[in-house]
Amino acid sequence: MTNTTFTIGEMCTEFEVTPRTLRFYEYKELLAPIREGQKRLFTIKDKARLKLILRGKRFGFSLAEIKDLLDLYDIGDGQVTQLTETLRFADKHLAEMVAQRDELNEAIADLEQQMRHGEQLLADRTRQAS
Amino acid sequence: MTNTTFTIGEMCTEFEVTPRTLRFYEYKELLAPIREGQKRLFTIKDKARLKLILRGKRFGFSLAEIKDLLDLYDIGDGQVTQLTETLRFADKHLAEMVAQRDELNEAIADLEQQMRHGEQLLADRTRQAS
DNA sequence: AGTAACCTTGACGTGCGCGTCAACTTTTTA
DNA sequence: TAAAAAGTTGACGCGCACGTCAAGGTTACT
Repeated sequence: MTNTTFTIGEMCTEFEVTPRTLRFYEYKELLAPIREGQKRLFTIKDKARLKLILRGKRFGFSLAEIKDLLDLYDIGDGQVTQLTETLRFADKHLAEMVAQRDELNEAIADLEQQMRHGEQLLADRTRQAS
Repeated sequence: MTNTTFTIGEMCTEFEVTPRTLRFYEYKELLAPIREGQKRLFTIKDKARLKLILRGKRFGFSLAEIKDLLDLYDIGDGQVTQLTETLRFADKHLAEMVAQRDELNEAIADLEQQMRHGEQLLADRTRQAS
């Protein structure tokens, strides 16, 4: 039978985080692993959530923001009103991400241009030094 | 004659930061405003640098990383070896930014899909409630 | 000349995101 | 069965990026 739960150590090696980090995320209510006695058992859902957490971090979001966002991927059991509210929030967040991507594209273009300028300078100097 | 230098207050209102922040950036050597007696005078170059700093922050870079990056936009006075090294660093950083953009695009696609799912659920429930 | 507005340098405080012990229980391996 | 490995809960520590006073100096009006 295929492994359906994972220990904290397995999670740590897979995602390259420390146990402290996972316990901290649980304390902050971003993760909620099952308890078997004292031990934490992480499911495939926890993996998905952790993946989203780490991704959010790379984008510069705070854990508090990420906590809110995680609900967006857990739709299905709320009331209609709740669901509508969630979708509204998701849409707002989506707009932010699109804006960030656009700004990132600008930054990339800027840096590329700057590099072309640098390369030109380098070419000039190399020619002059010959 | 058009204003060529700016006070700390002018900078703060324009970029929506506090004086403390600007002094902190100077202490960390990300900015280097001119001194007229005790007072700081910021030039148009400082504005450009600050713009880059704030942009870097939005992308989740640390001030230390940003400090290194700022040099990329100040090319022109180094040795050939220095310039080559700078370009190498710029290229590495450019790759990171491209990677981040690609991942951001993935995240956007994921969230959009999730939202479509949510909207489908909402439609079903609304239909059922009628 | 007075007083408000704006500037300065310390220096301590704060929230976030964990790191790093200590002390202990449980599980696995030799 | 003894020892090593892996897990647990505190609790204090730390680096980052500033916030927030305090105490005082300059400049700008009135």
